[in-house]
Amino acid sequence: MNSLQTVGPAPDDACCAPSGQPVLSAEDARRKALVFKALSDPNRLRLLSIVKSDASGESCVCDLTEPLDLGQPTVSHHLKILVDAGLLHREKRGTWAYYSLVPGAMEQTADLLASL
Amino acid sequence: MNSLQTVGPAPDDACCAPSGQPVLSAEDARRKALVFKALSDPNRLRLLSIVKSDASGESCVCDLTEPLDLGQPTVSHHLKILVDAGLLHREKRGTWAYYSLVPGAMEQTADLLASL
DNA sequence: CGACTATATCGATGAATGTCAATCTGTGTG
DNA sequence: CACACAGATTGACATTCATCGATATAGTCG
Repeated sequence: MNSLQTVGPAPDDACCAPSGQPVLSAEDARRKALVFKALSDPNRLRLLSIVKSDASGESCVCDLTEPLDLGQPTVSHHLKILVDAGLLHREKRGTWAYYSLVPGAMEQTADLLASL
Repeated sequence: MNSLQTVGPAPDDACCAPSGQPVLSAEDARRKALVFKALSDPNRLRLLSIVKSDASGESCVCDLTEPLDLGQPTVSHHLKILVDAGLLHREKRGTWAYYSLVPGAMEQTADLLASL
């Protein structure tokens, strides 16, 4: 049920200990690194860019496979990583799966840098 | 002499083509991914955190090895990656090497997300 | 000058990752 | 119901990466 959602909810301690700790704890570091790891692949950055720039705000896998010149399973794999990182939202309608940016996810990720 | 500086200068085309392209070009994606790749390791995030939180604004390798529980060569390796990404500045004084945050690098990295 | 210290570099190794081909699942259509 | 199609999953493979031990380099002190 619950995905990892490393960007979104931030279970219990992320809202109250932004700069109190002398340094980033190993646990916080591990969690934040997961988000940046999702962003550390050129093709995943391009996927986000395509989804973001789409007029309708969402894209199906078939629209994403061609411009990246990657196989369908590879694109599906990258999309899963972005969804698990809390950056993309997946909605299946009929035969197609539509992906859209999670509102605020980019801003929250940017805030991660400031709260190091 | 010239390091990669993926965050800082942005050679020639990064200042003029932020959102003109329909999607992120493969070259831009590759360059931006390098910065996020530098941030995708928990230990490197902790290194940045320690350097940032230090009162003097800079830390030597000997101060960074202990809290991370990593070997000295490993810490040196991570620091090199952060320097190459344009996030840290290295200054050698005597026997010691002092690392400090590159001013504005974090903000510029955060802007990378907005300009996807 | 020789010993010591701090840091960087090199080589090796095990783990993680990106990619693809093949297959499976579910949805619509004849 | 059989077929076609979109997308996800699996397994394999090559590459990259994080880590360590050993070594090299360079600055300091006796």
